[in-house]
Amino acid sequence: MASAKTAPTLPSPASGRETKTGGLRERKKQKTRESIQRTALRLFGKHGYEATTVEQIAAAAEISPSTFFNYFPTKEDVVLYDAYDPVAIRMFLERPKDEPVNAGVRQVLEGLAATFERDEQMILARGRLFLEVPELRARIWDEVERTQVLIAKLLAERTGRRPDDFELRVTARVIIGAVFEATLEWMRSNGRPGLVELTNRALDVVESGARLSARVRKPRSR
Amino acid sequence: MASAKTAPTLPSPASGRETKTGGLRERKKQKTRESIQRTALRLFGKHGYEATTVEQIAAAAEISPSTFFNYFPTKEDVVLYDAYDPVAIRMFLERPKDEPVNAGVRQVLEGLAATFERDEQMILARGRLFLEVPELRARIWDEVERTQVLIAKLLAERTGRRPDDFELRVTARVIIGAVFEATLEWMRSNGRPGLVELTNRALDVVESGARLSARVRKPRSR
DNA sequence: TTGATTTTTGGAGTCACTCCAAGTTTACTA
DNA sequence: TAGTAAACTTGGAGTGACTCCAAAAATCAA
Repeated sequence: MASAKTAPTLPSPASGRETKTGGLRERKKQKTRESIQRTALRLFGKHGYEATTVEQIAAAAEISPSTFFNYFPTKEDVVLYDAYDPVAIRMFLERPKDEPVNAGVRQVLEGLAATFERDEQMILARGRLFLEVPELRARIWDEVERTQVLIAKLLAERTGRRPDDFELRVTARVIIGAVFEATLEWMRSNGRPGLVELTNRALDVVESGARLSARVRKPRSR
Repeated sequence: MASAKTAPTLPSPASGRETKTGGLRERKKQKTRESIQRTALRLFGKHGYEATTVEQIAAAAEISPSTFFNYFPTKEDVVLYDAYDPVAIRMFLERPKDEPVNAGVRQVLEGLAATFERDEQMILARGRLFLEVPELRARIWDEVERTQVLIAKLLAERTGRRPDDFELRVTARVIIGAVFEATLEWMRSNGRPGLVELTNRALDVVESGARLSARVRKPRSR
């Protein structure tokens, strides 16, 4: 997940001088950004999100408050910023054109989970922050919305419908809904049933027309 | 839709003296609240949400800024507050226990649309505000979440599963997803295809397992 | 009327965030 | 290698939402 108003966040190739991806400036900025985020997350973990002021973060990261806002448009964005975001998007767009979208989603999640692994704990911790802090929770909306647009685009490609077709949008919404609920469950249960398994189960529900059968004792632990 | 932290918003029967629903005090409070909301919405419509300060609203409503915050915990809540909310919830909970949840949703929406009618324009206007102002859009999340819990409760009753059953929650999420997308479309297209029709079409998609068929020319206008 | 209970209000303060001008650093060019 | 333009950092002076609190005003019950 990344910010909504990311204007100053990403390298802007539209500037005067050509912005080299590997340029000293860019690398330094990236390092600064990550340093700020690390510092902030550390403080949030220690004192709580609300209790930590931007001023404190800036001080701990050894920059001025002004600079903080140069890197992140809002305090929320420090948490929102996610390096995995572009990775997931790329994976998703690169799926074979003749593969059903649902299947694609399953594959991407699988690939993503593998990539995660190392950072799993950090990701779960961040996730918990999201669920706990109302201010952050609110931001999820726009994130989900963005993912829906992505899925809608793929669906449009594969069905030949227009991306703003109502039935298509509903389909996209239903799919992210399922994926999202899986992610939620994953975070709530602290990563115990793997993200891949949960996503697959969620998509199974969708594909069965959300016709929930009665009286199935919940498999308590496995 | 109503506020998340509605503490001071609803009559609190847990107070010292018994809170009579028809008491002068209560009626007066209700009137004040509605007056504030009307004033605020008028100003938002005229000058925009961001450009309107709480101070201005208070002045126009002839109360002090302090009092504003007595009635609405945040500026956002003035928009969020919705008198129809409890109505919809009651309708939903009073559906026959042997009716499938999806069918119930269709019925409720039908009933609700009839109730709306008179205020349709006002509701659409408020809806547009929601879609336009990021701050408000963010709040939708918690609203949807609440509705999901409601649906999950009904599903649990009807299937005998536990309300925190994963498959059940996914089902609930998928259903509100569809309903929500219908509402969205309704607002975007300014109420033209009726809310009932859109909801029905959305639920059809869900029940068909979100298996979108290819190449259907979108019925442009009808 | 009196006393208890609410409600309203003003004031002082915190914090996120904006705007801007001045100073500093970096990267390219001559 | 010096010079310069662009990019970056910083401080300062706001603005506006929101909190806390104590005093004043309105309401109600007896």
